[in-house]
Amino acid sequence: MNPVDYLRQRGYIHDIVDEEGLKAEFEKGPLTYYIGFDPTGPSLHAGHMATIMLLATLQRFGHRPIALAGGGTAMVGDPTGRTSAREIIRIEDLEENVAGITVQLARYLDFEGGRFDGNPAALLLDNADWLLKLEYIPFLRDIGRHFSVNEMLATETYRNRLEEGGLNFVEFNYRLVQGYDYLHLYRSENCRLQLGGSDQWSNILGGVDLIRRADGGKVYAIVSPLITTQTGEKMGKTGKGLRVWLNPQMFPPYDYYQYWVNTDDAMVETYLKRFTFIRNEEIEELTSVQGEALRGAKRVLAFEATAMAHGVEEAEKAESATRSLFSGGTLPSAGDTDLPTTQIARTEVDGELTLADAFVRADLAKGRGEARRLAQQGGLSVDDEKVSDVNVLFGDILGDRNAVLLRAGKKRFKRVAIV
RNA sequence: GGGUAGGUGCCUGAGUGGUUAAAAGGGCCUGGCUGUAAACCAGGUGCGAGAGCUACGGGGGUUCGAAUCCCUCCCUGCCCA
Repeated sequence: MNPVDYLRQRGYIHDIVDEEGLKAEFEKGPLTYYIGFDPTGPSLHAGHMATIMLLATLQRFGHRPIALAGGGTAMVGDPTGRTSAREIIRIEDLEENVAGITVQLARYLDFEGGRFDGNPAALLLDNADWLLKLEYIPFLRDIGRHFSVNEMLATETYRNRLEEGGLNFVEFNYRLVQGYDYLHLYRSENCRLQLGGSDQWSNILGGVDLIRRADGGKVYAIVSPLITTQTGEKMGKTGKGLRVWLNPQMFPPYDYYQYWVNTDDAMVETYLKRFTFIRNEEIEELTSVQGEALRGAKRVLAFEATAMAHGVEEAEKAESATRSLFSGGTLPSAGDTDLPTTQIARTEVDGELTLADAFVRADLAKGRGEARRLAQQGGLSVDDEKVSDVNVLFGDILGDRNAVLLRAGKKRFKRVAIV
């Protein structure tokens, strides 16, 4: 199957430059393609999964991915979809971020080569390596002259920024710099395809045009539909606005599983297609049901997504913890060590530690005030027993137990173990 | 460089000397209904057990009392150059 057809079936294609031409290129043999990553965070997050899947998918078809960390472009700042300028990020932070992201990408991409039947090895590059060396006047002369200010001002991104807010010159240059990346990769790696989210369409076309104008080269581009939640948010954040990080230290695998299992009904099929490698027929079968039965499909989605990000073992743990916590019948057991756990020292329990403190320590309340409020609203329980007063000593509640299950609201749990 | 309008809580945005921990909406949280979904309904939403403390760009001042008045610095939009 031609990769383009597969991507279409899976709903990855929103816009494409010369579909037939690209199909023909894929037939000829390994094609080098790239996607840029914005390394402004310390870890990749669920919002990045869309692009990661694109990279991973095409590599499984035997093509050669370049994951491009935007260490240089991050210093310029992409104005796309923003109404105000980005904060300037420190160079040291950027370097650290790039290093962390590299490790994560290795889970999805094969940097050695050959894992999928003779595929080429993936490449990770950082555009800071060439962008920082650019000289201003030669850049203006060789690259700048290919960009029309009129055209740029007409694009949605810049128009928006001109209308509401402001645009400084650094950001105005973002398109040139990103276009230059593509040109650089075209020249140095014979990279012929760039992918990204649909919000990047005009930026990516800037690169395609630049390559044609500067070198007379013919290159391609695909952007995939931006996935937004039911409420119009971009993916990759929890309701609270917390990032769904891929780093297990920053966002536990159990919570990662929960993030996916809580997918909106309407999005389950889209997610299965875009975020797993499950076969089409199987997806069809999973999503052919209505109502509550759809939860089965969500569990598959959550399992696959978690297994990909954190390994099968972690996915299994998350799944079994979920089962014991949500599947009514059996009472979740505080003895189940697979549950996310907070440890509290015996000596503290013997001291003045209150129940409110325990909830705070377990990260289930921001402060004692919040714990009290939650209790008043009937949202707190200890081993499935509602608590109304949190100003009592934790030790008294505990009795002779050395582990309890604290619960805040219906969905948030923490096992607390006394050590 | 000149002129002008601004900078308020997670966000939008009221408020121009005390009754303002700061209207309203959104978001978020809890409860209800459910299917750990969506929609809907109710309550909550700075910290603190409390006295109280901290908050309206930064700093300084006037006043019994300031987000509100004055000075100064920083930042942003718009117009002119």
